[in-house]
Amino acid sequence: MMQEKLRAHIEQIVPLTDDEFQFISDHFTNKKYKKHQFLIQEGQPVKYHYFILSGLLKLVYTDGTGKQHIVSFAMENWWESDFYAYYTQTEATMSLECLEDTEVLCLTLADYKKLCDTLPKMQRFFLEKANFGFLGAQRRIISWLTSNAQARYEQLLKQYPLLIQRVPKSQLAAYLGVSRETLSRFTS
Amino acid sequence: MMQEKLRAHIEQIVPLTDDEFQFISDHFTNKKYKKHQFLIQEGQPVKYHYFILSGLLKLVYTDGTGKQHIVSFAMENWWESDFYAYYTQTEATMSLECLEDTEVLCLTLADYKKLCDTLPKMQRFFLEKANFGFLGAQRRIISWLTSNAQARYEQLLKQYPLLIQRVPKSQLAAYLGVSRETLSRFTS
DNA sequence: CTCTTAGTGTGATAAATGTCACTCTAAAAT
DNA sequence: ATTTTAGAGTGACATTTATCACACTAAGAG
Repeated sequence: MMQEKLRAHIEQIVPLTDDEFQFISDHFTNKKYKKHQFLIQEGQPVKYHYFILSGLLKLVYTDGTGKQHIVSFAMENWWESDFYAYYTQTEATMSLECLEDTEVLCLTLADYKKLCDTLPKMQRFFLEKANFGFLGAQRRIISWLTSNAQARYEQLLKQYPLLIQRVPKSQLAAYLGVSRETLSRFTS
Repeated sequence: MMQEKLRAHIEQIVPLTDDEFQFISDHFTNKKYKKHQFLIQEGQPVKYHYFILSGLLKLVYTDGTGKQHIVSFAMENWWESDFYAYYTQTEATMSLECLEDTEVLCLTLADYKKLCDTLPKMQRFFLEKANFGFLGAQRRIISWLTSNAQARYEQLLKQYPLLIQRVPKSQLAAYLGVSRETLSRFTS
């Protein structure tokens, strides 16, 4: 059963009884997408926070000149969304697109709140996720403050060696904030 | 009473009874620091998460060459710490230093956990803080991906006009990841 | 098989930013 | 009153990175 992946994921942080997990999993819906499909499109409402069962996504911000910047990648056992638009129920400013065929579990904001209010364990789980999400973002900011493009690339290779093999270098460049030509000239 | 500032801050997110607030405030201790003093020093354990009653702090990461990078500023009604070191009870990799005389309320990790476990309202409060903390960091990443140094400076001026007046430009440069000379040449 | 497309590499040049050296001003210290 | 120090501005030059143009390869579509 696909939902077991979610259970194992949550139980890395808080233990659950069978009843509790049944209650939790009743709030998720399952969806499948093909490579190049969009889960979220800029300008549209953001219905779900996504837990990724398999596959690979990119969260993209498109600037005024049409250039695409990758805010984050997301793969198995990661959560992803345009979280600001989701949390405030406003229109998406980013898009979420498949780099591979992807299967997800979907959670609406109403159900997110319901889970938090009903099960303190789930609120604890989401607090832990939010704290580590913040720390990951802070780590990326520090990488930017302290390192040039090549060093940031090397740090990325070291931190996510598996991810790198699944993502075209041009996309890594859009994540690192460097042109694909410059990235291509790094010997590493 | 100084603690009233904390109460008003928490009640922006969750309402509290007098008893609840009394219980909460019993877990904080009050401290005062002078300009140039350190609340956290690199290599030392991180005892507290700080709620700032008044004053101004900078969170600084010092790289291998001794160059100082400002990870964040923090002023009244903000929370600050070397959160990774605090949360994992490891040694600080950053330092937290006063840019002005500063008064804070201090919360140990044990008490943070106790508050979360005892009062779901407080867990809810910290979840909200963590989510918005993450979104703030993500916003800064997007600013970096999409904008050059001058545009990032202008965005900072627009987003935190009050902060800018209290911080020397050389420190803003260290926050923006640009040399003070380059920042000085921007006409804005 | 041929054609198209995505991904990549690379040279030439332009633009942005860093570094070093020096100056100036105003506030703080003595 | 003077000396010191922090903060800021600027010129000259070096370095990093972006941009544009083009070539090459491999995988997928017809």
